Amino acid sequence: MHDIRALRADPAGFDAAMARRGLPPQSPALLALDEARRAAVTAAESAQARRNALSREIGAAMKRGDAEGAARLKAEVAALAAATADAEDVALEAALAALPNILDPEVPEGRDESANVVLHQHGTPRDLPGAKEHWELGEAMGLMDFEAAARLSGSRFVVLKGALARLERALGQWMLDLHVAEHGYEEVSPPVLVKRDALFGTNQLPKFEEDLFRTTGEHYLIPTAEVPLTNLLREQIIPEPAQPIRYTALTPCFRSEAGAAGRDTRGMLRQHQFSKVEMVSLCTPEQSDAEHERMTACAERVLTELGLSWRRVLLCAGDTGFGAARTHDLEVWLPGQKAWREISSCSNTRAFQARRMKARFRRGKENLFLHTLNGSGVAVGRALIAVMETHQQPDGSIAVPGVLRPFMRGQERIG
RNA sequence: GGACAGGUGGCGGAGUGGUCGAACGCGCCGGUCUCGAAAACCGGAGUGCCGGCAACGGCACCGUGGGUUCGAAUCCCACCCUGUCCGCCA
Repeated sequence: MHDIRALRADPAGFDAAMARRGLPPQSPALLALDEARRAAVTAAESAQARRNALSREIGAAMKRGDAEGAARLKAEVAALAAATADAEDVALEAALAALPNILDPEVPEGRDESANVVLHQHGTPRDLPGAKEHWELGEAMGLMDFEAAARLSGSRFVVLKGALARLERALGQWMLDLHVAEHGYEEVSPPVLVKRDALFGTNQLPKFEEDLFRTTGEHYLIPTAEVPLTNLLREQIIPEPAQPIRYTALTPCFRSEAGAAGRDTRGMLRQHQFSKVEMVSLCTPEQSDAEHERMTACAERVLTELGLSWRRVLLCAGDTGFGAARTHDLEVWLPGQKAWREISSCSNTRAFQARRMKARFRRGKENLFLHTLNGSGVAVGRALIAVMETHQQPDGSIAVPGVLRPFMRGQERIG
């Protein structure tokens, strides 16, 4: 959500920012809506002021028993036309809420992922001769069952069993512990069903409704814990935080994958349900850039400690999500698939979401919008894939990374 | 799910149609007093929007949304939420 005052102050700058998103100039239409709205507000308020004044006079007249005067005043009020600015308010709000965030100056130009920039890399993309993909390994062990899942739930679901089920659990537990014990995040166990307002706050709604699962009632299943965690401070005014407020949660995530027909249909790379450890920070504008770097580093540490090869990618203008000013994707190398695949995405949305959800902090006499950041720390399902493919042995078994063994009762090998 | 009770400012709690944005108490901020503090006393203090360079003026907000009325925190309707009891249940 954009600040109409900022737009008023610099329409050309705003249009330039939207041009980077591939959009035509927006300010003429927005300024016209704003002008219409303000004119309507001014008219409605002065009419109301007149009405209020007359009503007070009626009260005074009746108090002194002047029924005639009161009647005359009532007639005067009745002649006033009703006026509101509701329609104009809604129109401007909707127009402002439909536009993507302004990009950070460092975000490279470009239409799609081919213009993304690799910032740095850890490890090498190993070419393991005869390496198998995760689903081959999992099915061979009898611990990863897509057919059973299809019978239960349809496509894009998986059933994990035995040591693989435990490995998934170990990954989630270990990541969560790491962020809580060593990265300063507060653990949260949030609802996974939320209302529309929360989804508007983190900008899944109204634009991306088709990506969500909806209940028969008024709830939606969260597509990421970013939604409940970020909305924890919605409609709040907190004292200025000295340090960023950091939340983390391990939750299932639900995505309809409506636009992904035919993509990644094999294996568990793209599922309707997956679990993910999410990190969310809320902080002052001055803190947010450093916090973005720090958050990304927290996710990178997860990958490094799992012994994975990864790289950090700065998304280009065309690939950066609607709500983000700047996004770092982390990609892991999958030796079986022989490809880099996204496993984490860390975004600074600056005040874009905070303005939508009215999350503020007090500085002196002013109430300012917080900055909000979110990042996967990391996607558990994809981490499972990466661990399987990276640590697969010639005999088809998988070596359990050392950091996970305490969560596996010491088990060193699966399969 | 059923029956009652209730949702008012940071908190507690008045207010049942006419200067009520809201008494009072607590807490909070500033000041006086004090070597300093406490106490006492004085003063201040909600959010958003519109107009204005500003001073300041105006509009809205008493769970949410409608309605009645010249006028609603107060009356009516619907919904949401909380508490208590009953039922059911991990």
